Amino acid sequence: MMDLHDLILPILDTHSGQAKLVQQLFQDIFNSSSKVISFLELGDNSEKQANLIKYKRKHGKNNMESHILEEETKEIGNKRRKNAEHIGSVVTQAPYFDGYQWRKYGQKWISKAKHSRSYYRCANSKGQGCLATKTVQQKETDGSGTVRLFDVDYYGQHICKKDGIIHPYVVETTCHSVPIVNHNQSSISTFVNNDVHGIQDENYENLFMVPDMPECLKDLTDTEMERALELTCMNLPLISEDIWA
DNA sequence: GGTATTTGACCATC
DNA sequence: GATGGTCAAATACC
Repeated sequence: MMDLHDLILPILDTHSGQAKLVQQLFQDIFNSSSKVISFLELGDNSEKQANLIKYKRKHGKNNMESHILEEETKEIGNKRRKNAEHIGSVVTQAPYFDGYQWRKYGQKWISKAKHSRSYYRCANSKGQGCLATKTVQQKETDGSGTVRLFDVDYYGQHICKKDGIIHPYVVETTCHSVPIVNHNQSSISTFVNNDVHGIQDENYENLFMVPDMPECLKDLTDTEMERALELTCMNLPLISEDIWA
């Protein structure tokens, strides 16, 4: 914005009303941006601060430190999960293909949810002691039923050795501390060679089928599909790259 | 027979 | 007591 400001202002007549208007608009933009940035950096602590002020008035300054400690302890105590921190959430069409191998260790029907929630831990949990887990739950659709979306929550950092994480069909993400790699930047051969075990739940059939996949590809066997993808990697014009979008 | 998944039980938290 | 996360025996698959 500063660069744009420096480019535009010299062009205008400094004594004209237009220049003053542009100057004012830039000032407004700068002010708004500063507010947004500081809000994002500090978070909205207004409620917490208001509670602390109330407590200070009621109990005096000397008891403030113990009160703050108590409040922080409460927040930590709210964590229901025993082991790991929440790493991030992803909404995706392919919840099982994220570049890691997972082993299912539980499934539950969650109250008020149409679909069950599945619990996975990293397949390297035994071999390498990796404590990463994730939960997968199908989102409730709008009724059209054309695209199935899944909420995937990740807990705990991977400490096992593995190539970069890939999220090929991510629709939206929140609070990610792990980088999301644009699937266009990852090779399709990586896509094929990731040995993600199959899912037995009937709800997950056709999980890796792209909604608008060309008819000519839908009847291919796994081996034929893999061959087709290999040919694509060799730059043969069999499959257009954009079908994976 | 080895490995992965399913599922009821158990436990922690609310 | 309800809910959600994990465990572990039973089962299925290769």
